[in-house]
Amino acid sequence: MGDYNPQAIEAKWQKRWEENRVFESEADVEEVGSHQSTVDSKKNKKKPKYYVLEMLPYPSGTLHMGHMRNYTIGDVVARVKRMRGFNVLHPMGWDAFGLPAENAAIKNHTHPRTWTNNNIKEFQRVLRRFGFSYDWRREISTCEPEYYKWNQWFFLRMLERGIAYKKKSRVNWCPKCCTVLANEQVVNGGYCWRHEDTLVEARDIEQWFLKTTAYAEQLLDDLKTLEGGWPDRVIAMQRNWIGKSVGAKVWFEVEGAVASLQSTADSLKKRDNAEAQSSQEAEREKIEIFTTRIDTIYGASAIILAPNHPLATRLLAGTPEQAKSEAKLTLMKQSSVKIADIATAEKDGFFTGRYALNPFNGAKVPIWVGNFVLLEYGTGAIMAVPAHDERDFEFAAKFGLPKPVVVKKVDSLQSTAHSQEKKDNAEAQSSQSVEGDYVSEADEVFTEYGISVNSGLYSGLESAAAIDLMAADAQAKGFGQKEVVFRLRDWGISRQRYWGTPIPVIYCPKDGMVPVPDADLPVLLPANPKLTGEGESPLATDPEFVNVKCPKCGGDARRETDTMDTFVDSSWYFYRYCDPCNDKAPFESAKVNYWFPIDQYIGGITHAILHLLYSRFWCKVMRDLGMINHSEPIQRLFTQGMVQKGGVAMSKSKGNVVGAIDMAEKYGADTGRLYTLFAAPPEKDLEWSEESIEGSWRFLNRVYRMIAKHADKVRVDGSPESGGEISEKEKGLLRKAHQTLRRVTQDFETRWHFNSAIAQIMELTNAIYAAEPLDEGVRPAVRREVLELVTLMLAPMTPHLSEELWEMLGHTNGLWTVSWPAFNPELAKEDEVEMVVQVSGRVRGKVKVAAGTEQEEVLKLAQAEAGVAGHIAGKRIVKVIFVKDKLLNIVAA
RNA sequence: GCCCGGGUGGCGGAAUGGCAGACGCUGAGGACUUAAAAUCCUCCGGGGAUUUUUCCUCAUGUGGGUUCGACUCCCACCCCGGGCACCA
Repeated sequence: MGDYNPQAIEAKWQKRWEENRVFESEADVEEVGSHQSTVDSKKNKKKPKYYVLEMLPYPSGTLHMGHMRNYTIGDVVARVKRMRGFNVLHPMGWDAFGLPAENAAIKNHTHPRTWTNNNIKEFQRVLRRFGFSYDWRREISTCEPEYYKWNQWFFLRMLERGIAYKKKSRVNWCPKCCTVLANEQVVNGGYCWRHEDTLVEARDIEQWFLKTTAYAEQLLDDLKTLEGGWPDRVIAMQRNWIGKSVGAKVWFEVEGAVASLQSTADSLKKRDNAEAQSSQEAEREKIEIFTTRIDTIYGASAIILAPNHPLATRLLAGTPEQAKSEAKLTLMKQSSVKIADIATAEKDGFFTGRYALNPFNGAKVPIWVGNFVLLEYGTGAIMAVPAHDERDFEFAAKFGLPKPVVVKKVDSLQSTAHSQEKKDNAEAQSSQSVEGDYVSEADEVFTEYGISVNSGLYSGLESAAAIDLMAADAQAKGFGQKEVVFRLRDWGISRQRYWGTPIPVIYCPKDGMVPVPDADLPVLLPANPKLTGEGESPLATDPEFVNVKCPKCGGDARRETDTMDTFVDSSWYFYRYCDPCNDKAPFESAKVNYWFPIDQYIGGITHAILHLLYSRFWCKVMRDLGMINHSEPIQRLFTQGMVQKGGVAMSKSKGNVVGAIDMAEKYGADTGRLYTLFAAPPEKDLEWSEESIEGSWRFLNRVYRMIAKHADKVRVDGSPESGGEISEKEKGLLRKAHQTLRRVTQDFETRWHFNSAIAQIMELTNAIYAAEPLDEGVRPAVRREVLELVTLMLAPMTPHLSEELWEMLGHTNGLWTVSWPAFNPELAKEDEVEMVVQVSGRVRGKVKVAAGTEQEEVLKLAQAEAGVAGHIAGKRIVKVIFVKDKLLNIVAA
């Protein structure tokens, strides 16, 4: 017998798997013979389907053990499911468009396509070296026209429905990427997700958006259906990101009836409607505010506008301090260019010189401009209620605004009925129906719900009830309405770079914006652009690309020169795996409806919002297009921990990567796979340790030696099946083996505790070693059964080694034809058990009894135990707790 | 500030209300060997008593609680990691 030689074994079996097309999924729809696509070659034998997927990689840099951990987890799941009789779809592809390719190409004077395709080749080589069970026929690469054509097709469908639209807006610009970023790509309060040391700048640029906000409510609601299948924290992060606030809009009239000349601003449209309802008065300027606490409106001591609110400039006109105010406003607008600064800046603001009228009580409220009010959120204007909002409190404190109290803590009302507070507001507390002539000044902020006070008719109401009633009243009287506001913004997808999907739109001087007709898709990326990495879109410098005839009138026109965010590519790629060669449509619905939703998706937590939110959005759009029959693409999500070295995640820039290929060359793929599964539970971060890898390597050698030693004598094709009585030694081995099988099955199927599954198998291996010499008292058939169980249980994790061992045991069929072994509860049963004896909950002894022994018998034995007897001597037995085969607890006093 | 995780030996980690520390790593000792590597075996949380054996006791971030019994459930707090954050 030779030594364990992973290099030889792994190459041998990878070749066999490929020859036998072991990992190709079976047909996805009923065989009708009409499907030409090459992926339908195998017959579906009515197995249940299982779609397991790891997030597709961006092919750049080195493929390191961090990637490998991700793919190993997915591969174990895929292999277990195949052994359990599922028709498994387990594909792989490349997220091949993107900025790093373009930057690398500029640096190395090559083409992004060359750079990308070389990386893909290398990635393929490494993944194949690890023996992952992918259906390579379905491989996709998002930078190929066959793929990105459908990005364009989807874009056109969204354009038709108004989901894709273009607008000029303030966007995030990364000076290093030289392109616009989506809100989701701005991290750590204002930094670029690619350049974490680079502040994002605000720029006003015209760009394309996808209306994710149209699905805000659904994206939020459907999170409920993901509970249990997705990690709580991912759901929480998405919920947070969508940020739903239920509240109300209220219109405050501006005192002095400033004529509104034009009402172009979006926020003023609703006002017109409302005014139409009660149109006795002349046109009055009104300010629309949003609040979640309409119940505090009697405590409003100012209206504060965002500096760039459209009304701000207009209101300043004609005020005594106009010139001075305008200067301040200009200054304030400039100072908020950097998004990161907004969050940390000190509160600043100024009084405009004008007043608004509180529609609830007619109170005159000064109108201010404040730097902390965001135009993008709500209506860009707020009412300041200093007593009940921390920011307003701070602002009021700085500028000397009053802080009237309008909500009282529930407790304080009840408890102060008797206590004598020495403040001058004693009457206020003694009654719940205080009227508005009394105002107390807050000395600290109270933001919780309570009981309304000093709020006219609404005094005495609980906050929740007050909010409902006041919003309803505002609506009825025409100066407000209930309103739901989301934090989520539309997804800006325009990128001023080359290596992405061209946006299929043409601008004609006569016909305006004209979509590229479907028949003209794909709009191909020009082959040899000038790439500088600076300034404008590279596509704009290519006259052949830019100059085009208008599809409508045939006249001269220009193409859109921006490309799409690469997150578009990854938003629907997993659908394409179901029908990768389709040239008539992105996919055939029947195929997708067979495989979807994805049963198990596995990837890093980094994509908790970006990719996973966009994918959910895309799914809902496709559903509304009638292409698919489900609303959520991913049923279960697993976020694996990172592989770290020296406490930080492996990355090229940190210089701490352990290359996957190096690992495979030194120890073999199976050891690498086993180690990443054994070293930590899959959801936790894993600290790379060279010493621990040695342990996994030793274990596989130990298994190999153990089976090699016995294989010849127990081969399935050679050994005689001896009859006769089963020996105690045999019983013990079979018992341990089946107990292990029970737990390993459970760990694989329900808990994903691969580390403890491996520990169990190690224990079994140790037990077999301890039973040596096996030739004595263990018949070949029993020996074989135990050794086969070890082989089969390891198979999903160390597939090459297991195939080799399986063959050594005399099998010629290949493990891929073998089902997961059946657990035999009879064999796992213990004859004799060691029971713990406790006295008052503390362990005082142990007794060995036959399994199933009843309480009375155990109690008798326990009382005879020296340790136990000592602790119950002279005491009365109050109670006896008995758990069969496990424990006896004598409660003595 | 809000929302998620997490806190167990020298280390990675086990333990689905029932013997805390499985399994592995490191370390120590032994066997084999001329020697080394490999392999195999034994020991390895703290304190105390007894010193061949065993027993007692403390211990799962801290403090309470529920329970015959708590790493596990409940309450409060501390610390670490992550996400969001003038979002009205």
